[in-house]
Amino acid sequence: MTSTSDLGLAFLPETDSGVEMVAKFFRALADPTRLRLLEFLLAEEHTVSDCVGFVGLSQGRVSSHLACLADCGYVQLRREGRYAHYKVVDPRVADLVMLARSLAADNAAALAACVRIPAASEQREVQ
Amino acid sequence: MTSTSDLGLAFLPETDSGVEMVAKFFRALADPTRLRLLEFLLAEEHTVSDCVGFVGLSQGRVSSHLACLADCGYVQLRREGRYAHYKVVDPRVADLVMLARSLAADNAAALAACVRIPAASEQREVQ
DNA sequence: TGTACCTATTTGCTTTAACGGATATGAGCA
DNA sequence: TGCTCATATCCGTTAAAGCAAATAGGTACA
Repeated sequence: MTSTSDLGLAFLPETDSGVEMVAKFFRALADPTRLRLLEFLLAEEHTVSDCVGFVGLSQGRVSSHLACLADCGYVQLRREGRYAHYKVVDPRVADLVMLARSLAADNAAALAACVRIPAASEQREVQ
Repeated sequence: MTSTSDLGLAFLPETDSGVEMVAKFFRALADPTRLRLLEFLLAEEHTVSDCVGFVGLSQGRVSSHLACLADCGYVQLRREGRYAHYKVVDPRVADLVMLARSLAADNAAALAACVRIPAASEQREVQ
């Protein structure tokens, strides 16, 4: 709801056709860990434990990331006993990732040089 | 470079086909302001001042956002005297945004309910 | 019923990055 | 040359969201 009409800001629709929502949608892929997980699940179905082994982060964090991807509609959850299996079902997801990869690849140089959004690159300092 | 081979973390490629880069690429679209700007520039070319008027944020912030979009390859800059004109040139950008919009729309409900990534929604508190 | 296992959630901490405001750079015009 | 306007960059503050560790919730199997 985020009431903007209270102020003189009515000319800022705040939700011009759902920009906030789409940004949130993109944000799910803006994290290297979630993107790695998503690509892992593009190929085939995996359990949470599989994913933990794959990305090497804490189980709780991975579970949370997977839930986020599921909430956003990127992956689907299938429960089987005490296991939770995740995988990508919508083929458009692969298209989206592929398209982004293609665009990013064509701008690799400038992208790598962009300092305005350090964005989870230099943070992995081993010190 | 982010040397990971120093540790026993060699099994985490850190750059398995550029995940970090693609995540950074997506991060540019993960912000409502930049996404709004990008869609503004999809239609036609605009100066920084135009963009400031459009999004209603400080001039410095908008300039920074535009530079970021340019660095990431989403928009292209054309200088004309003291003016800076930005616009989208690569048609794949529109495809990417369209595809994301389509996917997000089909999951609007779950997406809106996703609390794991508050993601720039409720932040616009008016004081 | 109790125990081991898998997954989800909570808590506290730390880093990232968006913001406004101030300031610097540089083009055009008087 | 000096002034104005358009854009870019710097800085301090604040909120968002990453992480590990601890814990809670359920399922299966003895």
